[in-house]
Amino acid sequence: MPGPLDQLTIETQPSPALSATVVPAIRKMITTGVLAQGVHLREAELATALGMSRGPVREALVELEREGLVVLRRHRGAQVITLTGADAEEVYTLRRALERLAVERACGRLTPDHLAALDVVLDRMRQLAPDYSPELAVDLDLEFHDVLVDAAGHARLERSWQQIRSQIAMFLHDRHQARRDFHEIAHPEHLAIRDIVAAGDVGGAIATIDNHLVGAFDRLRAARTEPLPADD
Amino acid sequence: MPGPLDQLTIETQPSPALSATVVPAIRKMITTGVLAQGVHLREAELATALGMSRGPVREALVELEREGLVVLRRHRGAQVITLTGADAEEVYTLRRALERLAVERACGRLTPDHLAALDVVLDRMRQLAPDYSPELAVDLDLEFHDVLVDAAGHARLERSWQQIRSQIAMFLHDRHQARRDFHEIAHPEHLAIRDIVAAGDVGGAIATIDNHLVGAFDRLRAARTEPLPADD
DNA sequence: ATCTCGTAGATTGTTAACAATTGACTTTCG
DNA sequence: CGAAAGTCAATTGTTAACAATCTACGAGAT
Repeated sequence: MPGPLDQLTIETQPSPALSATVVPAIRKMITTGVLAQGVHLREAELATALGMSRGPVREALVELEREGLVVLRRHRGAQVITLTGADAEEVYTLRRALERLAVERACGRLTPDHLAALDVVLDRMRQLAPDYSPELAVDLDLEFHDVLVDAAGHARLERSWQQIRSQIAMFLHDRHQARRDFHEIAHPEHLAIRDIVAAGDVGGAIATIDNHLVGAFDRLRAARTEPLPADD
Repeated sequence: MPGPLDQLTIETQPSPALSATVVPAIRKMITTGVLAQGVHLREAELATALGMSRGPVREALVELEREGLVVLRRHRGAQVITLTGADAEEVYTLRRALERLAVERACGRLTPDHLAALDVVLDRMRQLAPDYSPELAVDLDLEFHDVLVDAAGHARLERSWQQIRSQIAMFLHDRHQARRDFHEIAHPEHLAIRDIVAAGDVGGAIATIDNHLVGAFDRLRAARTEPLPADD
């Protein structure tokens, strides 16, 4: 039963997060381009910079490899991934397969909380200033799809989604830096997805998300400049 | 250019595999039931048993968690996963989404080598003795689908497949131990998949793999006995 | 001058010891 | 006798040193 001490999470941090605290930090640096593609990451260097030992850094790099942000080669260390057009094609075909499943399930399981979360994101999209930062646009875009995946109630789908999510962030970052047409395209399309999922129309929802993702990939390809092969 | 020394891989082992050599070992013990569901795995115990330190064992457990074979809880160590009917539903809905994409792409990319590999597996299925071991049946079944995934030429799809492959093995193990109807059902269905993929009929291939997986899930559910909650 | 081979430096893979946290047992009080 | 708090052993998280491996640079031969 609820008591007066329920809000005392100040002192007892739920779990003094293991050194996977560094994963979000490095991830952000990669997805926002602070760490350029192809850059070589040295364990010792990162460890001293983050004020910890090589052990946790090592585990963090394994996690980042799982997300496809770095490649690990034996005795050669970690390197920030260099994404090509072929990679974009892979990510978006897999993304289509996963999100089709997501909305299919979300149609029958969407709770009021999920719907409210979608509306909050949509509202923040609507209020976005014309000269929005790419980072914010990427965050909002992904947050919307996060809610859809969460609404599917499918732990393994969620994990597969996490596996390409960061790479999608990298592509979107490039795309929104090249063209600021979030209001004209992304917002109305996301709104349409919300409406048809909320209506529970499974077939329509799948078709809508499919169309959204195909279009997203096309715009991506149009905005994309192939990165030069990194020398380090 | 090709030379006479190309086959000298005897001495120069491509890469003295890191201690992820233990991952297959532990994986096999879990999928075949040697390590029962719910069993608690202690790092130090495994390390001494395998003749190495805790470091590599720790990394191996992270990898096994990625495959969904164990659950890792902070300060509580690793535990062999306990698969329920809900888990089977998750695995098979995700599997459908992934394999639909796999055959869709495989239809246009199937090389003679892939086709030959499929035929080898199918032939071994055909020659399977009536009292085959569940382990062998599971291996053949998965190997067939491995080829399909490989033929798709999609690295990220491959990774997502690896993520549920071992769990599928656990389900199949139970199923083939309960009923030995590989010849009546699995072999002809796999043969049908091979034929329609080889014919390049995308729509038909998707429908066939879909039907195969829905049926597989139904048979799984019929054969499955819910495991009792493990006390350790 | 170019190619090959050997050496050196740097970097990762592995090990073993130390610190922090958890869960269970014992003890104590109502 | 039951419940709550304190203590302790077991286990994981982290650190730092050691060993194995790879890349790069430079000397020597062709």
